[in-house]
Amino acid sequence: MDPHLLRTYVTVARLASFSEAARELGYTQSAVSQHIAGLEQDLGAPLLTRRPVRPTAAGERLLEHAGPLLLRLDAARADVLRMASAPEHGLTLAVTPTALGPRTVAALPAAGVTLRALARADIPAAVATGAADLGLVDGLAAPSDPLRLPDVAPLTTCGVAEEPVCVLLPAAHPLARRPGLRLADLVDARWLDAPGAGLPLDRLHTAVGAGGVRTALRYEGTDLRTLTTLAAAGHGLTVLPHSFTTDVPGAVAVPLVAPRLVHRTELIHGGALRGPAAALAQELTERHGD
Amino acid sequence: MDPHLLRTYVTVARLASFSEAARELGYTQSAVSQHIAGLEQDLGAPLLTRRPVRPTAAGERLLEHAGPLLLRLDAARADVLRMASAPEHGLTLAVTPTALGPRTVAALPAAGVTLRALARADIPAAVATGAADLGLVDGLAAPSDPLRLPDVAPLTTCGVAEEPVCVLLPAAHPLARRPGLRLADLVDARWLDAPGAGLPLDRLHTAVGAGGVRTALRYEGTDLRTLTTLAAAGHGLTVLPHSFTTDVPGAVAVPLVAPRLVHRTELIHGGALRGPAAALAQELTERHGD
DNA sequence: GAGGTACATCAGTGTTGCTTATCGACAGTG
DNA sequence: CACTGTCGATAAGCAACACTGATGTACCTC
Repeated sequence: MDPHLLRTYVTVARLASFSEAARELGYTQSAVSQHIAGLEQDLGAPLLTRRPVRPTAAGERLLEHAGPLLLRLDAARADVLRMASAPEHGLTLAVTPTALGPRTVAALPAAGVTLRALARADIPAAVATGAADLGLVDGLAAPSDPLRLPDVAPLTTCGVAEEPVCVLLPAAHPLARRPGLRLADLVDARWLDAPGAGLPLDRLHTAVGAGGVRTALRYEGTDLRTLTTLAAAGHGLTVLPHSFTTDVPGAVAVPLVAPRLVHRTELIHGGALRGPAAALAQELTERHGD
Repeated sequence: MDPHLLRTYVTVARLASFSEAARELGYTQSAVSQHIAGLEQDLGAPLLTRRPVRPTAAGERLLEHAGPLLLRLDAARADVLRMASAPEHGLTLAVTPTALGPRTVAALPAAGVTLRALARADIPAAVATGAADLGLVDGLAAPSDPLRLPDVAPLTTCGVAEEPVCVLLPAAHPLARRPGLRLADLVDARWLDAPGAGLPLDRLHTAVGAGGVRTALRYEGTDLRTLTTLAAAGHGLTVLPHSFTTDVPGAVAVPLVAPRLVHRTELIHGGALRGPAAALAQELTERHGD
C-alpha cells in the first residue's frame, strides 16, 4: 500500500484511463499498469475493470479510503515542513461566507490578509496542508457545543462566536409575523439547499427526522446575496445567523427557538501559531473565551 | 514519507532507541539509522535528538500525525481485504462497558458472539481494522444528536438507543432527595474521572466551562461495579445512563435535567454487513430507528 | 584511559521500479 | 472484411534503491 501506488490508483479511477493517468503523473503507461497490478496483487482482489476502466466494489471502497489518506499524508508533511521554515509575513484565512460575522471582520488587521472562501468541508484540509494559516468554520450546533469537523489532521479548534439562528421567510409568508418559530411548525415547508453559501441542512435533518426537511431548490453558488434573494422570492426557506438577516428586502427573519440551536463559528489552526496569525487568533478568541 | 519510514520512526520514538527498534522491526540498526536519516532529509528538519533519543518539536508534531495515518492505512488495507474474503461465522462486537444496555444484551444472538471491551477511542479503530465486526460506542450528547467519533476510516454509524442520564450520589448527599439536578447545582462538587468504565466528563466540561468540573479521584479500570462503589462511598460524583443506576447500594441516582443531555449508544460498522453481523445490526436498529 | 554501548557511515549486493519495445484485444472506418 | 488507431498487458533491460555487514566515532562508566 505504497502511497505512490494509491495516488496513481486514484488518478486512474478519476480519469478512467491508464494512459491519461500516466500522462498526468509523468509516468509511462507501462508503469501505471504495473502500479495497478501491484496494488491488486497486494490486496488480492481486482480493483478496476478494464475496458471500460471502472472501479470494482473493492475498488470503490479503496477510493473512499484513499482520499482522506493522501490528504492526511500531505497535511503531515506540510505541517512538519512548516515548523522548520520561517514564518511568512502574509496571513491567509480560509472561511465560509457565513463565518465572517461583523465582529470577525472588525478584528481583521488593516493589511496583509488574504481571504480564501472555501466549502465548509475543505477548510480543515486547507489549514492542515498549510494552504491557509487559519480557518473559520461555522455551523449549527447546540449551545456551547463544538462543531463536528472532519479530522484530517491534529488541529486545534476554539469557538469564537455564537449567535441565534433565524429562519428567513418571504415577508408575505403566513408565519412571518411570529416572534419565534419552532422547527416543528415548518414540517410542511420547502427549503433552499445551498451547501456553498448557506448553512448545511443536515443538522435540521437530525433534529426533525429524515423526511422532515424537503428541499425546493438547490443553489450551488457561494453568494449570500443570491441566497437571500431566492428566499425573499419564496423559492424556499433558509436558516442564517442573525447578523446576516438584517436588511434583506422582501424577507423577514424570525428566530428559531426550537430545537435550541445556535450559529457557532470556530477558529481552527495547526500546531504553533506565529506572527500575525497568532495576533488575530488572540484577538478573536479573547472576547469569546469559550 | 514512506509509511515504512514512518513506522520505524514511531517505534524508534516509542522505544527511544534505534537498536531496540531495529530488533523489534526485524531490521539491522544500520537500516533504522538510514530510515530516520532519510525521513529527516525528506522533511528538512531533525526529528530526533540522539543521546538521549527523544523527539524534537517537529518530531513531536510528526508523531501526532503518524499514529492516525498508520491506523488509517491499516484500516484501508483490512477493509479492502475483507471484501475479497468469505464472511466468517463468528461475530465479534467491540463495546464500552456502558454501551451494553439491557435492550442491547437482549438482542444478542444465543451463541457465537465474542464481546471485546475496549476504550471508547479504540472502538472505531477496531471496527475499521476488522478486529471487530461491529462496534457499540456510547457517550453524552444533546438529544438526537450524533456522537463525536474519531474518523479513522469511512465508517457507518447509526443510533441504537438513547436514555436519560443520572448523577450518582451517595445516599447521604444533601442533593440526593432532589427529583432532578442541574449541572449548575453541582459546580462545587468533585467528580470521578473514569475514562475506562464511566462516561467521559469532557462533555460536562464544555457545558459548564473549563473550571467547573473538578475531579476528586481517577479510576483507570473498566469495572462499573467499582465505579458505583466509589461513588456510593463519596469519592466523587459520576454520571451514568439510567439503566445502570438501579440497585446501587448506598447511592441514589438523580436525573440530570440541565443541560439537556442524553446517554446515546451508536452502532458502528464498516461498509458491507454480511452474515450474523447484518442480522444483529438489523435487530438493534429496527426498533430505535433514529 | 580502557572498555562498552549506541548511533553514523561506508561499501557491496540483491531487489525494485522505471523505461522502451512489443503484443493482443477491441472499436471505428472504408 | 481487412485496415488502422487506441488501449492495456507483458517482456527485457537498466539504473536506482534498500537492505546487510563491517567499520567509524561519540559518549558514558569504571
